[in-house]
Amino acid sequence: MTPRHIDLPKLSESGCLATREILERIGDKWSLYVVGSLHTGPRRFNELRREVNGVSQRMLTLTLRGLERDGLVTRTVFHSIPPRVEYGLTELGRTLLEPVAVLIHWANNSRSAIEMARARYDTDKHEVSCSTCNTHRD
Amino acid sequence: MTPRHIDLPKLSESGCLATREILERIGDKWSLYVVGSLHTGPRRFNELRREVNGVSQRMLTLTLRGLERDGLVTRTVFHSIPPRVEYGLTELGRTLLEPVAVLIHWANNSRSAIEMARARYDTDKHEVSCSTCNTHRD
DNA sequence: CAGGATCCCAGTGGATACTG
DNA sequence: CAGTATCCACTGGGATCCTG
Repeated sequence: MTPRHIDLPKLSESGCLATREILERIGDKWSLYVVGSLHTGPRRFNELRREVNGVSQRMLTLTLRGLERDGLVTRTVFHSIPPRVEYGLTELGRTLLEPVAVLIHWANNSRSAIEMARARYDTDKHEVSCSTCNTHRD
Repeated sequence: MTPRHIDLPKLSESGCLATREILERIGDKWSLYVVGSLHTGPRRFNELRREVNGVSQRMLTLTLRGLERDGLVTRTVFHSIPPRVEYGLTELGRTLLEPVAVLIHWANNSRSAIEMARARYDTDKHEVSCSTCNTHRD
């Protein structure tokens, strides 16, 4: 487990910028929930609003617009009365599910470790540093 | 390519919450750059500051503290004069590189598609909707 | 039903100045 | 060198009200 050198293509240059754009796309407060909901099929606006617990109408709209603009989500309008709008994942949007799934696995596997680390950090005043100085602790 | 059903463990429940926490961890403005820099080995504070282009001292500090608190980064203090502090990835931090790498690949592969989608969205007033109404366009 | 328009607040992050 | 402290601007996001 944990090979020493992962293939990180140019994380420190342009690739990183691209990645941060992605993270800002799916890293905002709601995109992931929306994509998660859409994963199992298209939804109407208020369906999403109910499924994505806690989202405001404003943020749902903004989130969907953003995802639509980036070609991850389709928006289909039916000019019926009452109006009906359906949102669904595009091909591109579906490909996003793969990296997200990997991330979710990592999150689930690491959650306890992270929580423990946090607890330790908050308890131990992490003021230890090296005892003899000039020597690595570890 | 693009299998229809990805393994998305409970994206809509707790797994999603955990994932959002992760996204907030690495999805902030600098964490990914820092982890990316640290990927090739430990760094001193000002080394990081130089490598992570554009980061302010304040944000670098906050980012490193956060990563340290979550057990992703180690901080080793040498009480020499001048003071010397080295940051490096922990085991846990290294495991994060895997999902991040997947995400970076997706980002790089999808970037042009996303940019095209954006351009189209901004040009076409995306005011098309269905032409005959009540029928899916697709 | 689907959302646009407003108002407002809290948190994020930048700039600058100071310290051990 | 490696920070801490302060002040401030910007924006993400919630609440509320209004419209086609």
